Amino acid sequence: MKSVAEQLERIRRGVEHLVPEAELVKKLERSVQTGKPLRIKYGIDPTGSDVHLGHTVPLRKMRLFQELGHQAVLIIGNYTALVGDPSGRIETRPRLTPEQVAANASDYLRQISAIIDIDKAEKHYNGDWFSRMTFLDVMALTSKITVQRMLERDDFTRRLRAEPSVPIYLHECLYPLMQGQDSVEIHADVELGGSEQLFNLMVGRRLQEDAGQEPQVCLTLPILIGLDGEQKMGKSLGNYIGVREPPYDQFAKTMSIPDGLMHQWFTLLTDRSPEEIIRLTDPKTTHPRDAKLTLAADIVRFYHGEASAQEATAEWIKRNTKREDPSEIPEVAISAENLTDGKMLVAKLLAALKLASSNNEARRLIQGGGVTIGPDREKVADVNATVMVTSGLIVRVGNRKVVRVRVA
RNA sequence: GGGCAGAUGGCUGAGCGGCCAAAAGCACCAGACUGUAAAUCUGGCGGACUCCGUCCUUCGCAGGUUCGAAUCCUGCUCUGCCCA
Repeated sequence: MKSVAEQLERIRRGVEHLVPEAELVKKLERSVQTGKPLRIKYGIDPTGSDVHLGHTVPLRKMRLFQELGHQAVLIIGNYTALVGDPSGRIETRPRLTPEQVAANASDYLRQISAIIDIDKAEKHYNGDWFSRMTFLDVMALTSKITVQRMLERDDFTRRLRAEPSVPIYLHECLYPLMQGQDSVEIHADVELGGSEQLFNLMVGRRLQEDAGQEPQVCLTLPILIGLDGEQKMGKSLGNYIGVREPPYDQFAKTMSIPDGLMHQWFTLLTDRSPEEIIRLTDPKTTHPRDAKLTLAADIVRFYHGEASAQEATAEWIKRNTKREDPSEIPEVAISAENLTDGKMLVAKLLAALKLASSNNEARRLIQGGGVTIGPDREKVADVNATVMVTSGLIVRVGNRKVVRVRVA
């Protein structure tokens, strides 16, 4: 096991809050002395979504702890999922059946196995203990925290102050307690989470102390900003990169992030040293495009390997710098019934190829000058233009969407 | 339990009973520029068609009043605020 100082340095990298750091030092010292690994807790939510890079930030920290010889403990929040969390509230989340939760959880674990060593991690379903609690137990739990403290939370305060205020459901106040109870149940030494989790993590400390345990250290990581460069990466915002996405998609999406975001992404998503990151993100020493190529390749390499990273880089340069068509153009079938004398209205062709969502949309794209056809990229200028449609015809909308027609 | 206010297109948010497919901003799409970054500028942004026009479906849900309703009335659902 590595020295305390060395561990601490690596643990600190990129973290937002580490409270209290002194306690972590103490725990690490004891761990080094006794050879007993620390128990590192991380909670996951089996609602069944794609794992994206935002999720990987705390997971990468977990990976580090594993490398340092500590014990990963994953809490699968199946009980929460069964109850159904309305916090999004726009669409009432469907209640999940136990089977769905189990399926989601295993799917989730499969996805994050790209980041941490799943086999060496302990896995616990929090329904194991919550399903056994009586109402009296719940009362006892809720009596450990005051309404005032609960309302201290940023997001609750914001929801109260908003005009008109956004509802806060009572059971939402229970989640921090549930999460805290998880820490008690598994005797966590450290809990990881995004920075918005700090409050919940702190509740865990309180409950552990109350249960006579040594309280956990709370370690939060910054929220990863999404592709738009402004909001947190999230599925609902559509500004994310999924860990299961194909190499080229991951690559191209990374290339589209604002320059200013590179520093954060390098720090939170790669293992590059702080010095190197400074060099890469300083336009005086590195062309921003080259830095971004490096970043994109780093990300693809992590999930798909070196060969894929190189291929994706080459493909991206081919398509964007050289502005050539992709190496592999998706083929879409068109029924011959759509043709009259082998011809078809370009606008209808676009809609049929799903390059436009409707005929009107297709007409607009043509009017906007975004449609080109054939190897010479001939621009379609007339909204009512027709083309001879034969298999192999190439149709483009903008520079990104390219399709090869197959007449069937 | 009582009183008041509100529910509009992906989001925010305007909408005198007719001129509203519904202002504006954001987001998004296409074009110019470029490093397919950002910023900026231009056009677009419910659907269909014989597409500078015609028709169809939209403003929480269900009815109603009107020649005519997103705009008025009734009931319902949901939410906020205040009082208890």
